[in-house]
Parts: sequence; structure tokens; C-alpha cells
Amino acid sequence: MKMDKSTGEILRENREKKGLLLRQVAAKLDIDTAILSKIERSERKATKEQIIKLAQILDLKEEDLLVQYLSEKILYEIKDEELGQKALKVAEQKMKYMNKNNSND
Amino acid sequence: MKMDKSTGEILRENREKKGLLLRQVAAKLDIDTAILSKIERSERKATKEQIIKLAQILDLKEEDLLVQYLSEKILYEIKDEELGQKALKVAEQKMKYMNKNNSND
DNA sequence: AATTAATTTGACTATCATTGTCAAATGAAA
DNA sequence: TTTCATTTGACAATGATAGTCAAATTAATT
Repeated sequence: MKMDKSTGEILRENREKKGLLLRQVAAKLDIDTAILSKIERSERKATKEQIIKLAQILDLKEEDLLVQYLSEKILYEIKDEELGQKALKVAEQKMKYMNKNNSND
Repeated sequence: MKMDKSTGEILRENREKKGLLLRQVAAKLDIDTAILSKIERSERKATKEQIIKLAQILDLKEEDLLVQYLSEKILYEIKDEELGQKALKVAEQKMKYMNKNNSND
């Protein structure tokens, strides 16, 4: 599981590998080329729907791309936080706890 | 580190322990009583600034309250996601990786 | 039980972040 | 040097978040 590349980098690499133009992929996503350009350079975030479509278009495993995308969203949330690391750990604990006791809810 | 209580519950418990009224605490935060009421019942999220002030007002350790608060924000981000657990793990990995190589940036 | 004080609810507004378009500027290829 | 692809930045549209206010409800006092 490669953790070094950003979602944007992955998208660009794979688009180029397929010889597709920004214009072409953007059209399939029904957005302006400019946005896709920004997404690939991590200047903007994609939406979940766009990620799903992109996985299809670029023949990537949807789950992998989504996990990558979501993890970036999480990090974005705490990127400026001293306590980010601690908060992440606690979040994981809570998550486990929730899943253990998810009988109701 | 108690993980079972929500930020709201912690806030309410400690406000009541001190015998303070919503009205009084809300005044110090310079917001309407209604919002604080909602925050304590987890119907709304507090802002970071409010959390910091609340830690002071209620004599709670700022770091603990902030970690609690941030972890809740993270979970909120992935609460509806199948892949939340995986995304959290990947986020932690990335975080570690970043901190290891944070020489520049 | 009646009154008063505290909290909750919900409709509404204001503010801010996000997502998008568009046109012009830049860069790369032919 | 023209043409095509990408990038940039100003702006508009949308959506989410944070807030006010007044009325309804609940809890305490007398």
C-alpha cells in the first residue's frame, strides 16, 4: 500500500499512463478542465463522487482510491494541529469501541 | 483517558459540577444560551476557540479537551464511511511518515 | 397549584468554506 | 508561429456551519 503519493499524483500518473487528456477526463466527470488540473496538483479536493468516477475511468481499484482519498481528508482536518497525532489515536480507539458495541444504533 | 463520554457530556458534567448555568457560561463565551445547550447535547459542534475558553472556564486541561474534541471531528468526517477504519489507519501511517521526514516543509 | 427561572426547540439569518465557471496566461509540441 | 494542453486567478453559485431570537417545555420555588 503506497503511502507516499498524494491522491492527485496517483490520478495524474494514471491518467497519463492511459494517454488521456485533462479535457477528456474532465468531460467524463462533467467538470471544467481547470478543476481537474487543480485536483491533480492537490490545489483542490475532489468530491467522493468524482473519486469513484475517476477510479472507473482510470481502472483503479475503487476501494484503494477511496481509502487514499479519505485518509487525506482526515489529515487535512488536523494538518495544523499540534495534537493531531494524539487525536488520531483517540479517534481510532473510539472507532474500535463503537464497532465492538454496535449492537444497537 | 476516558473515551466513552462525548465532548458535550464532559462539558455538561463539569459545568454542573461547578454549579454554573448555561446562561452564565454562554455569556463568557459570548454566544447565545441556545448554542451552548446544543453543544452540550451534541446537536452542534463547538469551535476550537470555544473549546479552549471552556477548558479555562471549567478548569479542565486544555490539551485533553482539545484532543477529545479533535478526535470527534475526525470521526465525524468518516462516520458514514464503510472504509473509515482503513482510512484512519492509513492516515496514522502517513502522519508518522510525515513526522519522520519533516526536515523541510 | 402558580409563578418564576432554566433549558430546549425550531425557524430564520449571517458567515464562511467549497465547488464550480470562465477567460486569459503560460507552456509544450508540431 | 500556430495550435493544443495545462495552469492561473478572479469571480459566482452552492452548501455547510455558526449564530440570533422567540416561543415551548421542563424544573424549581413559593
